[in-house]
Amino acid sequence: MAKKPYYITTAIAYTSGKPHIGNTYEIILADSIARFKRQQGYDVRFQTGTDEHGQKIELKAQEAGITPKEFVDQVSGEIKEIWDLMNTSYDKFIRTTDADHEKQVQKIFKKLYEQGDIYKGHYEGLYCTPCESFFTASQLVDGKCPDCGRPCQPAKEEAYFLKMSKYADQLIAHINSHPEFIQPESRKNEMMNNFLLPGLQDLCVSRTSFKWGIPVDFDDKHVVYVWLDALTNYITGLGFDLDGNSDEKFEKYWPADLHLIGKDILRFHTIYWPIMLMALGLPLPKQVFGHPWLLQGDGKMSKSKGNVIYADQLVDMFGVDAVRYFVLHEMPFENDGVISWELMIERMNSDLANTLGNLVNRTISMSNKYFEGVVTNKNVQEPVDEELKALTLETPKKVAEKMDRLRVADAITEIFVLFKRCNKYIDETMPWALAKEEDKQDRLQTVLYNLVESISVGATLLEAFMPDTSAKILAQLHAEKRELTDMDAYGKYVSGTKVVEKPEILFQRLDAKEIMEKVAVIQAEQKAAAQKANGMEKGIEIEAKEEVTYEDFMKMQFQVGKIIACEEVPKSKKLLCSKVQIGNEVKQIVSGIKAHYSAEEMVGKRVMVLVNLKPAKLAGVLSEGMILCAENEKGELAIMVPEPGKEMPAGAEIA
RNA sequence: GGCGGAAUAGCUCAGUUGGCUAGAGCACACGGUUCAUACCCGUGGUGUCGCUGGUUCAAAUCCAGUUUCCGCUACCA
Repeated sequence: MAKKPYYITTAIAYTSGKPHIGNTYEIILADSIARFKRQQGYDVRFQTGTDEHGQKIELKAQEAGITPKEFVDQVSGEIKEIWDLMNTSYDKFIRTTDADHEKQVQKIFKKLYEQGDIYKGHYEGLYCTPCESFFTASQLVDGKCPDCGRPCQPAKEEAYFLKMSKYADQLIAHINSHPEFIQPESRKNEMMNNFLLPGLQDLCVSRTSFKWGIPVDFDDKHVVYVWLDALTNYITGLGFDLDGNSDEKFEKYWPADLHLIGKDILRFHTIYWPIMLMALGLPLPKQVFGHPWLLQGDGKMSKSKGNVIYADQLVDMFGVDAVRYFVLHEMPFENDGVISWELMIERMNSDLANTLGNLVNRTISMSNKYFEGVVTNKNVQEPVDEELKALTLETPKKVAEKMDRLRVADAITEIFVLFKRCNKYIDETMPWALAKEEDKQDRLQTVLYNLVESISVGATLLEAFMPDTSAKILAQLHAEKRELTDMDAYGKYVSGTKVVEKPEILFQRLDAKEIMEKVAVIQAEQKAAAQKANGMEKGIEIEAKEEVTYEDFMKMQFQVGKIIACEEVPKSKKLLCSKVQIGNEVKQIVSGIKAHYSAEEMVGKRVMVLVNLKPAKLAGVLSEGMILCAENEKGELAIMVPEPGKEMPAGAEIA
């Protein structure tokens, strides 16, 4: 019987920079689904890739002094390396700069134009270059881009638009009759209420303001704008051809079973993409899942904070499968998940090292200790075994059920429930006690057999999520490769098999303190690099004071003062006493600056003064204000003066 | 402003259509055990289930109001 096809895709990653762990989550999630479907016997095609056009990339390349193509070659390569590092089993890595993709996009654009679904109009508004977005005047915040806060330029651009209204009703009907189409379901309402029901605006599908894109072949001022270019990767990657010469892969795998994407681009995948497909007369994907985000525990990830976590750093610290476990396990279905170093260390130690690693280790050790590693089913069963057996048989079904509903985190949890049950079983049966009794040897063999059988099942189920670990466990047990369908009965582990002599440690326990010290180093490096990139110098940090209100601030009066006389305060080590002209008055101010300034050099300086500070006596001398100074790490002082060249009169207010 | 969601143990979260003394994992404490990676197993919670009312024999669950947070979205200074 021919295997059923299953086509799963991730969004293609934008090649503007190295992806962090939040962006790497998606490919790992997709991989676990793809692997599980393969295990279930589907003929899986798993596609990912990179989205490589756009003005932002054009600019970045320019900054780097290389061509856009050189730039995207590099970044796309980096992304692919990370995907490979994470051991993801994609079948196709598409790039939107691939020649066959570009050719099809041009054909599609032309066809939609010819059939009237694309028309020429123009776009008017304020344009933010880095965001590549138009805004209306009212959308701007303080006259600046609402997304990035940078200035926008007025711009008018001729552009092609894709008509949305024509297919809107058809799409609404489809969404209503296919409740599984948009996942999670709460997102369906957002799409309906915000876009479909109020009426769709036509989508801009071309740009003239930059060149780095696929040219519109019948109008070379224009390049195809992002969505028509990016979304079509799902069919061009299968060898789709508009003229009917599509590859057999397209016939076999389209429509896709699942587009796995971030929740931020759900609108494009559930509205614009289906409408494009309708316009092309192609069937719609069966399901689109907008997954939540993986966030950093201590606030949003940002390079300047130094808290961006990259997959390769995590792999260095924990290993590939541990990282896969973290991201899959911490990600709930609907809400954003949180990841932090502390949390990962906790999971590593308690779930991976203690529960799983130690279980495999102790089981293999006992087999060797008591029976030279030979695991035999003597079939001396006791009632206590029933619960373990039942759970072992149930777990594959539970995992499959969770996976069907894309509850990947829950699926993994089910497997770990089984491992925990195995640990409990050891305590219940106490193999070390059985070992001491001559007549219990067969029972002991049976207990160990049951353990190995249950662990084999758990390890097999783990394959989709932690492929290396799964393989390692099965190898140590010398278990035969088994299919998911071979789990319908208990006891398929081949009796009489000899397990490995020395168990290998699967996950090493980590010392939280040690790891956090390493993390601090990484974060400091990252922060320094970000500052350098932003043209910042190495700054010093001081403890933040409580926030003050504008009124608090306005209570203080700052003015420019001119020092007309200055002398040392007798018997004091640090103090200078200055006569300062402020307006038409003279105040006497004592300052602790003798170590840095002499009385003579103070005379004639214009300084900034806090004028209404309550007078106080310092070393017996009255001081009626404060001269403002800056202080560095070494405690060296510099008097704050108005900008040289702009002579401010004594008394000028500072605010 | 509109639509939607969330608020439950120190932390992360489960709690199906109202019905058990409100649960799990982690952390913490104590006990047991020794095959094992100082591991595993067991026991331990006076949590106003955001707040206030209401419906009901019965409300974490339903209704109304309210506060805070979040998502999507629109717009006005």
